[in-house]
Amino acid sequence: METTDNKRGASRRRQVVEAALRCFEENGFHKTSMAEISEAAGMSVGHIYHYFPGKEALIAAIVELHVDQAFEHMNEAARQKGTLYDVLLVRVCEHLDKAKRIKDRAAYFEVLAECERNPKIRDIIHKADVRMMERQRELFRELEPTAAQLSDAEIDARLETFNALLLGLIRRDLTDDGACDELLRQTVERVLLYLIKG
Amino acid sequence: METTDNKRGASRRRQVVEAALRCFEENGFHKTSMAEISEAAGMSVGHIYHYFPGKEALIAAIVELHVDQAFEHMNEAARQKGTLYDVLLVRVCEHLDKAKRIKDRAAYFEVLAECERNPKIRDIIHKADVRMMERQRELFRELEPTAAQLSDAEIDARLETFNALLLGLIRRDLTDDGACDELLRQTVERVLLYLIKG
Amino acid sequence: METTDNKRGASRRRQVVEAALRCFEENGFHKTSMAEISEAAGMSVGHIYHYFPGKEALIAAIVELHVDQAFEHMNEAARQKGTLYDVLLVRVCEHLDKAKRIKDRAAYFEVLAECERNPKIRDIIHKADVRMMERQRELFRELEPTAAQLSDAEIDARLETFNALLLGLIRRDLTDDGACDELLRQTVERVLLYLIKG
Amino acid sequence: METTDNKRGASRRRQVVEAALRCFEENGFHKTSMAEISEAAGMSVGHIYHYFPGKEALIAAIVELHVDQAFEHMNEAARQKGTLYDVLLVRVCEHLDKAKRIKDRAAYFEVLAECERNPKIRDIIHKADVRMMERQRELFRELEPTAAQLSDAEIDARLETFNALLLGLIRRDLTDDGACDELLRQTVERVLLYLIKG
DNA sequence: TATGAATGAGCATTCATTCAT
DNA sequence: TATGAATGAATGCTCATTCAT
Repeated sequence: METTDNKRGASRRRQVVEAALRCFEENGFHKTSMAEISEAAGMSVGHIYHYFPGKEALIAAIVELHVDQAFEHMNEAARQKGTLYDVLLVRVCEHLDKAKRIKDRAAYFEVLAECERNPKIRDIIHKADVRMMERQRELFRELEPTAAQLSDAEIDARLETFNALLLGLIRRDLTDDGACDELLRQTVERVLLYLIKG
Repeated sequence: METTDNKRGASRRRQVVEAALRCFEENGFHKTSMAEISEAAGMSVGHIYHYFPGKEALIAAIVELHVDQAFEHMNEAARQKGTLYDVLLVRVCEHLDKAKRIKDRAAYFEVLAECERNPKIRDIIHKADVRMMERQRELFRELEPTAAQLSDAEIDARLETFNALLLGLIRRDLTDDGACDELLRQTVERVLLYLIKG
Repeated sequence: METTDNKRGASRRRQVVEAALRCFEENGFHKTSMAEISEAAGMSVGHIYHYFPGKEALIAAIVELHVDQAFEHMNEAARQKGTLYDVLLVRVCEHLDKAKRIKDRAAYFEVLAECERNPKIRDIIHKADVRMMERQRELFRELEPTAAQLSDAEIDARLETFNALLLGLIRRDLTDDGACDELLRQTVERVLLYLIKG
Repeated sequence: METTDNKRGASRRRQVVEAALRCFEENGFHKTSMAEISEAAGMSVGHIYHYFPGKEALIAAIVELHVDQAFEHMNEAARQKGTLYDVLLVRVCEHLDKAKRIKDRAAYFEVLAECERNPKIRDIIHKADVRMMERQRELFRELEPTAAQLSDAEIDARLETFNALLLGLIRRDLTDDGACDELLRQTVERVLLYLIKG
């Protein structure tokens, strides 16, 4: 009974989160009403409040979805057991791809904007940042032979620089020019190599 | 007298823009009402509409203020007639400073989020991007001796990488740890040098 | 229970329409605010929007109420199985009565004014006109023996003339003079007879 | 001096009234703002208030324009020294023409709607009605030989019927069908003759 | 668990009118 | 005579949230 209920509950929750995700991507947090989400989820407005205390909680759930995915993707890349460069390159590619989809860009910056105003979102993002940085540091030490000579602080500085670059790539002014794109990718890869090898 | 009137009008407009800026920084675009702006500007709600066709125009005015400032700051740095490194370093410092002020961070990402949903804002940002990139390319060729061997595309790729890094620095997870800050700054500076000199 | 809900919904809708009708009659479309209607309906402003997409829809609903009533009244008269003259005379009496009540006159002309500017209202009125004319033509052929010798176009011209006269009677300058009223009524009746019999 | 000023003033007043007329015809009373009128008149908003105490006064001025024109047109027709039928037929033609121009129809019904709510407008219309009826009665007695046997009340009843028919013709459902139009015109003319000759 | 009716504060915007110049 | 800056109440409409069923 309880198990069934929990399962059903979890599925219903997911249903709502996914509907919210779709709506938010389409129109942004602020222009999406609970009514729209309820329609997209095929669930009454009131019932959404059974699962989530409010709109903000929906935003939080989606932000967590995002950061969990990012973490998971990196871990997956790490599981392939390549070099550190290989692992981080996956993230570069992901970001360059995201930069091409307007919905992804919009969602990204909306989350960051929200994060600055909304303590709950900030908290989620902050924790995700810490977790991500720790995992990246681990990977640095595990996978990069030259890491032995580096302090944690030194590694962190390099990773922070890398992560900053990643984020910034999202908002690149998009050109359809493939050559230009390719050149940018090469430059970023060289910087990545430079950051890893010093 | 036309001059007087123009002056008065311009001053009133500035009054509104500045009030809006303060409100937006405090609470963000979406949570700032025209009533709040009118109060902050010491002007009736209706009269704001005498100078601006709507809230969106206020956002646009402020975004233009921001991008103009960024451009101007870079030009100022260029006027000091140092190396390209010196000029671009100024921007790094500015961004690392901005990263420390929550209002600046928030404003930054709110603008970027708005830019993805709102064509008018997108247009402003896009034009500013083009202008900025062109000026940076000029400076690269003017100030950097090694530029002679580089194609425009190559220079653009490096500058785009630099600009991406800059933007990403804004959202760095802030630590009060000065040492950490210093290390990051050094790392970024080394990347900057690497991007300039290849 | 669907039936219950539908009933409740329909009843709430009626409640709003009736409140709107009262307000509009009292002050006209343009000087009636949604807040007033909401108060008159004993329902929150927001909830009115649950049932009607906007103020215009309220106007439309009321216009439809009016035209349906007019059609129904004529049909009722027709059911009494008198002559065509009897049936149309009922409409004359109704209009002369309406002409005496300021609210009815005002509502009448407000609808017609709205109809010229507002395509949705125009559409309703136009459809009602067509329906009414067709029904009148039917009745003409059914009830009036001399109709056999007349073309549809001829009948339509007479009915249009009759309907124009009807409408015009609404705005007669009202005198309390019963004699005058009686004389007018007789004159109109003679014209009606002339229109029917040629 | 004074004459000049008066002339100038009258011309300015006319300028405003004409601008208002254009705006009202285009968008109706309620959707025309003083700002629009001021622009159309090439005069500042504030200055309009120098000549007219408010928007309502502009409406009144325009209503007076309309009723004066109608009266003048009828007098003009009377000056041609034809039969009563000829004189009144001119009005029929005018109304059938008006019925074809949406702006005229709209203006007509807007005035009538306003008339029911607004005592000042009502007063203007009422006085115009009285004046018109008296003039028509005069013409009836002057031009129609058979009038001698009729009481004033009888004549009034016929004229009122005629005027009602006229008004009603304005809102006829417009068809582009010329034949239909022609048939209607004939029917109305027959009714007119019937009303004159009894 | 599920519905959707109901609330009412909040919002951007409009506009007739006033008034200092 | 002429301007247009300035007001601020009013309007139609939205929406997160609650609650009776």
